Amino acid sequence: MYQNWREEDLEAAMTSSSGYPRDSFGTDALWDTESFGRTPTSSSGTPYVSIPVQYPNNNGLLYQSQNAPWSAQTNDGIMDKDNYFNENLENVVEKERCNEMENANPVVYADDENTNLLEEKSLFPAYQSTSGSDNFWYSNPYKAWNDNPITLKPTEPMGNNMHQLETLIPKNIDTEELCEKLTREIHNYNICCQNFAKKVLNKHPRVLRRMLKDPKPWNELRTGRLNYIRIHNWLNLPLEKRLGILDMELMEWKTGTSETGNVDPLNASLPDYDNLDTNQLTELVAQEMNTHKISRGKFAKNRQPIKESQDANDEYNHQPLQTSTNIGSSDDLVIPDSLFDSSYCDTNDYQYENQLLHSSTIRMYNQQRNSDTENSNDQYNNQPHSSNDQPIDPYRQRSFQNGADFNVNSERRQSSHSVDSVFNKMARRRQTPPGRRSPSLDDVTYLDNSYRKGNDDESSQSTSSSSADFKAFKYYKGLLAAPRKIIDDAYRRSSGFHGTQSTSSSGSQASSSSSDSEAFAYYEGLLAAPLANDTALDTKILCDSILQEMKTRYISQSIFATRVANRSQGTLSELLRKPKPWDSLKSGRGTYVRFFNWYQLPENQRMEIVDKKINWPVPEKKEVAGRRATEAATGVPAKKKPRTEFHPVQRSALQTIFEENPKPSADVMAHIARNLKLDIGAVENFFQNTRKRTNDQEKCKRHPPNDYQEEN
DNA sequence: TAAGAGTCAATACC
DNA sequence: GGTATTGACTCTTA
Repeated sequence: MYQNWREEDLEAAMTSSSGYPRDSFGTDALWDTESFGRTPTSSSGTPYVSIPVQYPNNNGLLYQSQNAPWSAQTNDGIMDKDNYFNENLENVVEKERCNEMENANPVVYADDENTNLLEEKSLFPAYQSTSGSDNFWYSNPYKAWNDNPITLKPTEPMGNNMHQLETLIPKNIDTEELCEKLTREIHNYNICCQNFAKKVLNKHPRVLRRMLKDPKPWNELRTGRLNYIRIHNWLNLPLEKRLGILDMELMEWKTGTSETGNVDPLNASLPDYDNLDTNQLTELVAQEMNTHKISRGKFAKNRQPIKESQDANDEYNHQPLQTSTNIGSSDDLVIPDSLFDSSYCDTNDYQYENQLLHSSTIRMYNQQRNSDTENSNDQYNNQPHSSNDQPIDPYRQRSFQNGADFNVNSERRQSSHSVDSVFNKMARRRQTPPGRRSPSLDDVTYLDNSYRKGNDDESSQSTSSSSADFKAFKYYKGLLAAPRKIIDDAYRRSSGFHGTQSTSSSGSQASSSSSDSEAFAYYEGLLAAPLANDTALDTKILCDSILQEMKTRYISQSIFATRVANRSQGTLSELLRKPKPWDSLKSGRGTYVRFFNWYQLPENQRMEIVDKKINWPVPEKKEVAGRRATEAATGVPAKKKPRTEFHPVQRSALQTIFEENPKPSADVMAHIARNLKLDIGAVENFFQNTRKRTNDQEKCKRHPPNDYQEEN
């Protein structure tokens, strides 16, 4: 519906007595450079300017477009000069005049570089005030665009794990404390320095050793902050993510045997499911395999159920923020393995590394964190930690594809006791009556807080990964090892959800149950959790990662918008594709925090939130106070104004005017509305929206570089 | 009070 | 059917 636009109006608007296509206000003046700077009351005799738009000066250099009438938008696009003259003028004199105009005014647009150039050449600023308060350039807020040249650095390729560690940008880091913390972590958990340097920093181990030995104060760092940021973010990630980045896994999950012999949850009895509906179960398993692209061969040949179960989900659980075609793999890292051959290190490096690492040793978990595993029978739980003991090692190098790393199997077997405790504990949890906390929202909240805020508690720092992390990780891994329906029911019972009806996968629920409501509240709590102070998100990387994840997992914008973002699909589209830098966001940060929180969740939770088959309760819409008030006052539902659809000519005219004056006065807008036969409100909206969107576009380009220059 | 920021939601587009 | 665009609207801020 074109508002008040008739064919005859269009015709009149497009034709003028002077031969130029008429501007959209029914005048010729817009095209007449000689009228620049004159007001409608000018008595100079030159063509009357019906729209009091003023121009900076007569050099016309900045805004070539208004000097070239053939550049006007037509229904078919932009008209070129020859066509213009052929179709409309056939006027040699005018053609000559226009050619002169063009030659005199080379195509130079108002970008930063060229503005400087222009200023030098013309000896006065292109947006210099001429005279009078009605010169909009005098107060043009958009001139700031020209005042602050923007140099955009090319974005770092995003195909590796590093970006997961660069999404959060802390304002300040105590580098000394950070390095101490990392040293403890490396030492206690026997992390391979080379591996860490490669996977977390993408650097030679020498760089890491230098940092750990002699950390530079944050404020003195100019080019090396990124390394500290990566370490900081890595330390604050949940254990699961840390493992994924290092391409390591909890040793317990790989162990095939144990002294107690009950480490296989797939073979463990499930008391609550003595009478399993095998048909339904088979259907569910098939569905799950299909959803997660688990091959039948892999599923059938599962001789190491836990390992396979985990592997099947590795692509989710260990995925980097930015994914390449090889999702979750670290093989796409920039530095080839050959560069990290130990022979590459000099002797001193090697010795120093040996002080930090005991790389060939797999140690047993006997630290205090195990005291909360509720297994008082675990003979290893409370053993003192001496240099000869083997502390628990949640970080164990995952087997490489080339088959290396298999010479430690015997040591793995020794380490299996904590596995027993894990599964014993889990088995007990499955039998825990509702209301028993295992693990509850508190656990996960604590987990969240733990990795968001960092752990200031010294005792916890010694191991970095909090007991909540560890428990949660074990729990989630346990969930991944069992069929979905069983998981869901067990999960809901154990975590305090009172409903008994599974909501997932069956797809048969037409309406949301009370357990859905509780689950929804649970997830809402996770998604809405605020970030710690002094942390910033790299919204660009985050959004790219989310988009990649959505594409990979076939998550539609609609479902993501409703479930995760709590926004409309259109808003989500714009937020993801045109993210504004963190610093320029105000109340809009919350939506990005939700993205981040979702991305940080374990895969099964992440996917459950966006599972179409689950009928989550629809979140309450934001109340529209104004309309509500109107409705209350009048008793009649307030009607939203029908959407105006501008005719191309109207839009073209509005855009042209906007380029000249993004912020016209109310009088000018009324004038424009009259001439374009538009509603004044529509014109106001146009300028408001266009200003905002132009501004947003500029902000979008100004993402601060997150790729601090590398040290080496 | 005007402008900015954030958003909804209709609709164009693919 | 999913995504992008954009006019209209509300709330916040200066």
